[in-house]
This record gives sequence, C-alpha cells and structure tokens, in this order.
Amino acid sequence: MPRPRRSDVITAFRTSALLDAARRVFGKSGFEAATIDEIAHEAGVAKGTVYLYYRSKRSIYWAAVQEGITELDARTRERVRHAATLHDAIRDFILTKVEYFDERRDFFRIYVQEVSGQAARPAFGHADFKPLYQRQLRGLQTAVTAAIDRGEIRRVDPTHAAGAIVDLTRGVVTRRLMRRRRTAAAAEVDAIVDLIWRGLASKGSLKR
Amino acid sequence: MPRPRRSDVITAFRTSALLDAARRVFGKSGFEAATIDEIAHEAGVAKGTVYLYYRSKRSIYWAAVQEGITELDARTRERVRHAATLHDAIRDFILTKVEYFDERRDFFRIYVQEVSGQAARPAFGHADFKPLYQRQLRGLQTAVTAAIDRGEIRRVDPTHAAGAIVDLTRGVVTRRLMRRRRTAAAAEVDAIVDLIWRGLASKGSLKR
Amino acid sequence: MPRPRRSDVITAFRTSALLDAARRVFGKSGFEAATIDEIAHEAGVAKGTVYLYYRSKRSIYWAAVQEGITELDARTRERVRHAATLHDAIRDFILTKVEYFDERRDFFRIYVQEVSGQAARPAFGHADFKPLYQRQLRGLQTAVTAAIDRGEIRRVDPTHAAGAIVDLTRGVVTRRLMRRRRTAAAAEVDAIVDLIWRGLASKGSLKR
Amino acid sequence: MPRPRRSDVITAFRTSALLDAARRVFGKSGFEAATIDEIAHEAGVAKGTVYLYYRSKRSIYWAAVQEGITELDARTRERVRHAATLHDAIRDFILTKVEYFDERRDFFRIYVQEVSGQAARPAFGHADFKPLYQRQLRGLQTAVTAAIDRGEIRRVDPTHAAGAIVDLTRGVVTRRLMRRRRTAAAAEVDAIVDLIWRGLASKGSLKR
DNA sequence: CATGAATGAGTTTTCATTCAT
DNA sequence: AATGAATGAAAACTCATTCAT
Repeated sequence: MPRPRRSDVITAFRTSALLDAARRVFGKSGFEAATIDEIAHEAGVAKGTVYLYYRSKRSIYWAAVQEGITELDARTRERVRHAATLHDAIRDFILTKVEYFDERRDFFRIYVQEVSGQAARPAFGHADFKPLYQRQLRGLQTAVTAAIDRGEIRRVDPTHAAGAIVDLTRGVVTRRLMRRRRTAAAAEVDAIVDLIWRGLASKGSLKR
Repeated sequence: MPRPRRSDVITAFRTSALLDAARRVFGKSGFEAATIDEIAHEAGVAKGTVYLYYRSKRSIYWAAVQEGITELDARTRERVRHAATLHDAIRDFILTKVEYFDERRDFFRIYVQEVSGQAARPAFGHADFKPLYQRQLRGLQTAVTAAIDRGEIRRVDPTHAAGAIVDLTRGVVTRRLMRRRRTAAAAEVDAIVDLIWRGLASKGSLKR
Repeated sequence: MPRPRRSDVITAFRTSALLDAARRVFGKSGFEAATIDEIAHEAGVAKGTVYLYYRSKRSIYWAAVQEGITELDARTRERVRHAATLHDAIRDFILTKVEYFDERRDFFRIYVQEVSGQAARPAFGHADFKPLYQRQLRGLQTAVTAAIDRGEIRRVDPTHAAGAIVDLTRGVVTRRLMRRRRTAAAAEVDAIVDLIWRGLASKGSLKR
Repeated sequence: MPRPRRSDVITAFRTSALLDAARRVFGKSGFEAATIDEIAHEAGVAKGTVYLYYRSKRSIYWAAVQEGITELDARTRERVRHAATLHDAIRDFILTKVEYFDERRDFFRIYVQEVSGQAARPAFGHADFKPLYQRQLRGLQTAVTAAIDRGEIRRVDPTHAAGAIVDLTRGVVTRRLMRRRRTAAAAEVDAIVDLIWRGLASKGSLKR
C-alpha cells in the first residue's frame, strides 16, 4: 500500500474540516441564511479555499447532507441487522437515531429540513436524498411484513406502520433536542417503543 | 357599537389580502427565497404598500404564520371540544389537521419549518409561536390524563402520549401531501387512530 | 396625444443617461474591464438603479452598441440616399462616418471591437449586430453594381470594392482619432475618395 | 562561444512553450477572459511556473503580442526587401500578412485588438507596440515616396497611401478569416493590389 | 393612503498572485 | 526550478427598505 500522497492528505483534512464547518453553519442558519464566508471562517480557511474543494454553496451543502445521512443510515443498518425480533429492531432503530442526533444536534435541523422539504416541494431537493430516505422506509416495511408472517404482530398495513415508526422517532428526537438538559435516552425510547409495540401487537378489538 | 370607520375596513381588507398572498408565496418559496415584490404583486398592491401594514419581511412572515396557526388551533379546539371520549378526541384532532392542510397545502411547509425550527434552534423563532404550539400539547395532555382517570386508557405518560399523537398526525399529513392524488381522509386517519388507540388502551403486558 | 406619463419620462431620462455613461465607460475600458459601478457613478445613480433598466452588464452593453450603430446607420443612409453618383455616394459614406466618430470618439472603440470581433470569433457577438453591418456592405455592393451598369466605373468585383471602401473608411477614422489634434475632415476624406475613385474608375491596363 | 548553460536552455524552452500557449489562449478568449491557469495547463506547467518567467498576466500578454508582431515584421521586411518595384512590394506586403495570419489565426484577434486599441486609447497599450507598428507605416511611406521620385506612380500623399495599403490589407485578412473555407490567397490578393495600384498609378484627372 | 423609483449593503463566485514545500 | 494550495480583492447581481410624489 503506497503512502498517501501529500495532496490527498490535505484534501482529506480540508474536506473534513469544511464539512464539519458546513454542518455547523447550515445547521445553525439554514441553507439560505448561511454564508460561505462564515463556513470558511469556521473551518479556519479563506473564502476562496472553499471553492477549491466544492464547486458552489449548494454543492457543499449537499456534501454535508450526504455525509450525515449516509453515516446515519450505515449506523442504523448495522445496529438493526443484529435484532432478533421486530420489537428489538424498532428499539434499535429509534435508539440509533436518538444517539446520533444527540451527538450531532446541528445536523438535525438540516435533516428535518430535507425530509420535510420532500413533502412540501417534491420536485426540489437532491436526487440522491430521496432514495436513501425511502430505503429506510422500505427496510422497516419489510421487517414489519416479516413480523406479521411470523405472527409476531397482528395484521397491519406495513406502510402505515413503517411511517408511524419513523414519525414517532422524529418526534422523540425533536423533543429531546428542545429540552435544555439531556435526559436518559433509554427510558424515553422505551416508553415510545412500548406505545408502538402495543399499537402493533395487541390482538382482538378494543372497547372504545 | 359604532359603524366601523372606512379606514378600518380598508386596513382589514389589505391585511387579509396581504396575509393570503404571504402564505402562498412563503409556502411556495420559503422565507429567504420569497420576495416582498412577489407578495405585493400577488396581493395586488405596490411594494411600498406592504410596508404600510407590516414593518418588515420578518413581520409579515410571522403574521402569516400566526394567522394560520391561530386558525388551525381554533378549528381544532372547536371540534375536539365536542368529543365525548378520548378516542373521538384523537380522531377529531387528526381529522381537523388533515382537512386543514388539505385546504391550505402552502401553509404546511411554513408550519413544518417553524415546528422543526423550534427543535433545532430553540432560541430563535417568534416568541408567540411556542406558546400556541405548547397549548395544543397541553390540551392533549389534559385529555389523556382525564382519560386515564376515567379508566378509558391504561396509565401512560401523558406527555409522551400527547407527543406521539402530534407526531403521528404530522406524519399522516406529510404523507398525504407527498402523494400526487388525494386519497380519502377518513380511512387513512382511522388506520392511524387505531394504531394509537391500541398503543394507549391495550392493558396488561404483551409478549415481545 | 396624451401627456406622457411620469414614469415614461423618468424611464426615457434614465435610459438615455445610462446609455451615455455606458458608451463612455465601455469605450474607455472595453467590455470586460468596465464595471457596472463605474457606469452607475458616471450616470449619477446607484448601482442597483442600473439593474432597474437593464437586466445585465451584457444587456446594457448591447443596448449601447445597438443605439450607436442604429444611429450611424440611419445617418449614413439618409445622407447617401441623396447622392447622384457613386463618387458622391462614397464621399458621403466616408464623411458621415468621419463626422460621427469625431463626435463620439468613445463609441469608436466599441464599434471597432465588435466589427473585428465578428472576424475573429464569428460565433460570438450579438445576433442583431451582424445583419446591420452586412446591410451596409450590401448597400455599397448594390451601388457599385449600378455604377458598373451605368458605365460610371470599370467592371470590378462589387464585394471586393465594397469591402475596400469600408476598410479605407475605418482607416481614415482610426488615424484621425490617433492624432491629438483634429484636422479638417474634408481634405482628408477627399484624398481617400480620390484614391478609391481612381482604383475603381481607371480603365485599361496600367504599366507596372 | 561557450556552450549555452543548461538553465538557459530550459528558460528558452519554457519561454517558447508559454508564449505559444499564451497566444492560443489569449487569441481564443481575449485578454480578460483568459486565465493563467489555462495558459499554464496549455503549456504543460503548473500555475506558479508561469510567474517564474513572467511577472504578471499583462506581461505575458505583451510578450506574446511582441513576439507575434516582431515575427510578422521580420517576415514582411525580408520579403519586401527583394521587391524590385512598388507594385511588387505592395503585393509582397499583403501576401506576407495573409499567409502569416492564415497560419496563426489565433494571433489575428490579438493583433486587431491592439491595433484598434491604439486608435481609441492612445495613452494605453504597451510602449513597444506603437513604434513597431509605425515603423511598418514608415517603411511603406518611404517606398511610396521613392516610387513617386522614380515616376512609377503619380504624386500622392505618401502617408495616406501607406495608410490605405495597411487598411486594405487588414480588410483582406479579416474577410478571409470570416469565411469558413480558405480560398486561394493569390487571386484575392491580386484583386486588391490591382485596386490599389490603379488608385496610385492612374495619371490625369478622371471624369466623376 | 398608495406608489414605485432609488438605494446600497450583502452574497456568491472567480482568479491573479504569493509562498511554503 | 517547479509546484499547487491558499488567499482575498473585486465584480455582478439581488432585494429589503425608504421616501418623494
């Protein structure tokens, strides 16, 4: 394995610093209000340097979004893969996200922005974002369907169920971030998982 | 009660036209990309006129947000007030929102933006927004607590339960708006209500 | 005839001032080196105002070019129209240009730039420029052909002849503008016309 | 004569490659739009290297102009020197230019730019350019004067005559380059020379 | 009250030039 | 000698806001 070239090292270093800075700044101000100047300053370089590594404001934004989502996706898949039951899978799914966004608060705003952007302006947004997001949904749907087949849960619409899991997850994360003090993740997540689980697993008809 | 003065009528007329225009334009483009010029044009007045009624771009934005949320809040409270059981209350809560945003798609983007903005940048945002949002949450919490006391549902954390209802509601609305064709609201809402209801009402411990 | 509206008056006034300023600045610095700021300053307005009347730097440039060329073309056609013979037509053609550029020195550089730009980068340049320029050439060709038919001059290639007239005209103007002191136009023009005329009219073969 | 030092060879090599690249790039894009980066790339060196050989963008530009003009001047003088008559001298003068610019189309744009720049902004431009250009003119003037003294042509103003030759030459070259297909140089040049020659040589007064 | 012309601060992006390696 | 990463000045263009009419 050849020693990495000097220029590669520099590129990796700058790219990483810029992406970090971008995440912070875009997370704080949103895409439009953020300025390249601020990102550059935050990354400790001059404005022009940003353009040596990214072609435009949009492009550094997408790189930051991409990186965050890919990382989150990878972590989630890795963790969920080991779950034996749907119940565990849901728990792991939510926990991964909670922990990830506890670490990277600034990225959450970007994330939410993009996700809800999909809803409000389906035409806009980056082409690569939607697939990644939808893959998550489909993963959950598959898991739900399998659980139904195993008799682990009652017969529910997998699309709705997957949607519900995603929605409740976003809700927990949102409320955690709104609170000033960080509370223990596990207890909070357990409460939500319990709710979902009863929703999915309880058999028979309930009195209303 | 004196007859309203001419100037008051004009003010009311302009205000309403401007707010409508603002909602459409901000909804379409987002805060930054929207221009006062476009709002003025959409409202059928000249640019300067906007500034006779609102001090700044931010201020007309907040007025539009305010109006939308207040209206939504009023509708929700009115409808939920007549519900006899928590189950009905939840159903009416969700239905009101679904119907409201079906009517005012453009407002949804603004709404979501602000709600998630609260999460990511608690310091920012308009002072008046948070209370309104939180009043909704508290209303739901109260209803949940009452239902627990009545034995209608099992003993759950009212805060979590209220949060879950809000989250799932947002989820339904989001997914509805992402679809090109409008589907029947009732069926979709019923599926979600069923899920929540089992989550809240199912007694005993479930096998996992 | 209705009294012109206020806004029309303003537009006419600004347009004219901006075009004047543009001609001066572009003439002094060339297209690239000129700045909108300088044009605005020269016209006595702020930078933004320029953009109320012209969409872009290119567009104000072309407007200035257009105006100058159209004016020059109109003057030329008007004057040449009254010429009884080709000899007079040539004389009037050259005189018009000499006088025009004596008046508007700054425009000459722009003019020459565009004309020679046609040669060096045929693909570039404004679509409207070429036709105007070519119409001139064709006008001269027609006049030459007619003169041949009348027996006024010998049988020459009208394209070459027209080209030669244009080239010599540009030459006179160029040399006039290079001199610090203005010399009498008539004498200079007469010398050139005499040269062309002998070139066109002399019959038979000359000893070499 | 000592063997040239290694460094001198390198310098000569680099200088030549850079000048070639500069001519191509400036010719294609014009001074402002050309970038040092592109020139460096075209010359097969890194950007910084350009600055080892030229102090600035302007300076490499002038060096390229200089080289082209000097070369053209040398070729012209060499060829014209052997002409026995003014008629042949004019023919050779024009032919040299036509052939030179047929070879180096990219240089023509630069050349024309500079020549016409002289006219419009006498103060600007490189100090060395004017003398070279004027020496050409003076050479022609001298030849014309000699021809008058020999009785080869009639008594004309040598300045005007020289100017006319230069102008017509530029015209031929321009029109050649505007055409997509290259036509035979000799026929075209002969037509122009014939025109000039009659202009200069025809004795007596012509009917107008 | 209403208008819309005018302003100029602020933003993205480019690129000549420098300089550590 | 050569490199190419880094800089930051400069320029086009936008748009919230003001104010004379």
